[in-house]
Amino acid sequence: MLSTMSTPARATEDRADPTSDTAHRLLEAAAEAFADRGFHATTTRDIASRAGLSPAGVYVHFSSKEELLYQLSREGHEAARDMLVAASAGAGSPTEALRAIMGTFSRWHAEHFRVARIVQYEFGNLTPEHRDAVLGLRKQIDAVVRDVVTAGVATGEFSVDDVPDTTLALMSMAVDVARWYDPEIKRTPAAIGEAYADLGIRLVTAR
Amino acid sequence: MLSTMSTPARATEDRADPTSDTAHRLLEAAAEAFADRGFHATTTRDIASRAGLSPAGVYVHFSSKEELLYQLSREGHEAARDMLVAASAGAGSPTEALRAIMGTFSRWHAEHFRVARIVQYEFGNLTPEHRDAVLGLRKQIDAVVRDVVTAGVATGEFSVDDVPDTTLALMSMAVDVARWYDPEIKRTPAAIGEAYADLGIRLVTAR
DNA sequence: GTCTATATCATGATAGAC
DNA sequence: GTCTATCATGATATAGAC
Repeated sequence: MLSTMSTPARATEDRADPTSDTAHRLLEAAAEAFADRGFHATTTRDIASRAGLSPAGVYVHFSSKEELLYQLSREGHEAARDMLVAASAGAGSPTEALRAIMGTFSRWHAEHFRVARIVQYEFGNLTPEHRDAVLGLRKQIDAVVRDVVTAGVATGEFSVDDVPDTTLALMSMAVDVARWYDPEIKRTPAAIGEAYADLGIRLVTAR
Repeated sequence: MLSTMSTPARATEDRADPTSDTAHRLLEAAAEAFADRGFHATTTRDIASRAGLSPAGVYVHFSSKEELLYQLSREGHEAARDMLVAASAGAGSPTEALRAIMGTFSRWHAEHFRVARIVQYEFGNLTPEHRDAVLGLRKQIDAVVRDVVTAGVATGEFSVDDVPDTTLALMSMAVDVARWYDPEIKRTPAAIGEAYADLGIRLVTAR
């Protein structure tokens, strides 16, 4: 988010870089590598070469391999949370909100399946401090969904046996998209989102 | 399954070992380590010491660390498949079958969450040959569930938008149990199984 | 079948020139 | 800020005694 602005603005370059340049390339390289092979199977040499740097070049921008993981995990969690908050806030009813949440969340897990895998499966490779920070974001994400389910039960739109358990099952469906999604398949992220919005409604509706 | 019988039967020992002895201890040690820390983060030294062996002792029983992973992954997939086949075969209707399948499958992912994590998340660390072998088992597992959903649609008990997509979502809920389950939590595997049997029925039932 | 000892190599990270 | 060179460590796997 905050650009370091260590280089002067380039009038001749019309493509703006979202974060300061090579650091951003390194994050993208690390995201690909971590998602494809896992944190521990990824070497700093691999990350460096994918970003076009020497092995030592990484450490100018990040103090460790775990620091790269943390940045990706934190940004990924924040993006997911912000999307869910927006989806929930823009809805006129719990039913609409749940459809928006499930559609958005599952679509995100398909479109950004690399970051999503890091978010979901590499949590345990963070340092204890970083784990704590991310845990706070996870609680926020859970709360957004749980509040919608609670609201729907209150209005009578939903009927569930247990709110926290149902919330977890809803998130499980969306989260698991990142495990099986493959960009080669025919289903588009948008279609997945629509299907999971329907499935989410079914889960909170007794026949 | 097949005991090597390299040691004579011990009349004084009343506890029978399912597989030949230390090999079994090594598999259990590897299962714990792989599930807790992941395949690549686990060292052969770690596995050996958990099994009470020296680092070299592993290689008498398994030719490589990946061989341990393959044994665990294959046995885990086979166990899951056999359970689903039995659950499906013992049911009198698609509704009963789906309840049995979802209850069994999600309960298994809780009770055996260590093996389940290896099954679900370490697939990519198998050699290409072993991946192919396991892929065959995965297709069998998918077919069991898909057939039940198809049968339920045929009898009119179920109403789904798309059979393969719904099958996948059903499995996602159960599979994801292995990700969040923690033996410390209050919910028992049996309670999880019951809850997910209900949720599975909701997914195939339109209001 | 298990051990001690070790070969061989890759890893994360650093030093210091440019 | 990037490089080349390298350190220190720890990895998988093997050799050979017992």
